[in-house]
Amino acid sequence: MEPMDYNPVTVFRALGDELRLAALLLIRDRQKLCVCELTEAFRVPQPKMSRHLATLRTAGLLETERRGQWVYYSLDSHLPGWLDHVLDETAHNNAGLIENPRARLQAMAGRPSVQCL
Amino acid sequence: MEPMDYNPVTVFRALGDELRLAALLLIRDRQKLCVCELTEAFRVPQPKMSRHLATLRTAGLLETERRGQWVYYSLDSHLPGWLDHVLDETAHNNAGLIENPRARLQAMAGRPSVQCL
DNA sequence: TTTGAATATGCGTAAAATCGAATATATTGA
DNA sequence: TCAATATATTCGATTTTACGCATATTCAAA
Repeated sequence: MEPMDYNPVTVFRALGDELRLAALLLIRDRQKLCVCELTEAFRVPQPKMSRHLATLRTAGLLETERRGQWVYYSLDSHLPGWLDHVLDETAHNNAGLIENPRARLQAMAGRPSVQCL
Repeated sequence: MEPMDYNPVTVFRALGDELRLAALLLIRDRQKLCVCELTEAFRVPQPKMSRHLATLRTAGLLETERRGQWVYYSLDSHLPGWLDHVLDETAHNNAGLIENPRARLQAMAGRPSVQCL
């Protein structure tokens, strides 16, 4: 949307937090997730999740799409290639970060994604 | 030296600072640099440079080698492949970060590297 | 138009990172 | 052994981040 500069410092600072990094990787793995799914997957208070997602979005890593009452987060579609590669490498070599949250997501009942997408 | 875990969060947090990221990329570009060269290249107080280098070393990104009164910093020789790729991508797409420091380094008189290496 | 669910934000506080200045440590050479 | 240079560390103050909690906002369904 707005002109994004992908300042590497801003990007790395955004990745330098366990919840933010894991959330980003889980979203990358699942393509699209709404806040309530992430809140449950990571067992954190909703405001906390929202705030960290905002940080990732502001850094240019995530974009959002509103569907009814839900807001879906996905990887920004204009990510420069080098950042895409960085996330690839990071994801492939740190799969453990999202193992548990991923399992909780699978086990989650009444997921909006299942119905809407 | 010590068993290093290369926790991606620790690594990204270390990269999430302009001086640290630029210093790391300059060291990567020049192979080996001592603290006084970096201090001059970035025009920062020596204690500040030392502290930031310590952060990078603690994160497992840099290793040190003492030569006489100088301490040389270089990329850690045991960097896992994925991190190597991450630094590659970052370096190639953010060359601007080290342009000026690199020029100042070239212009620096009496560099210990020139004599010792 | 009221209710409830999903999401975002404001605010005060706590924790963490950073800094400058001073000082400690290590090494060299006189 | 003493002086000088290079590097690391301590300390207190300041700034930045992150948090919990309350609340605002948005949308859907009744």
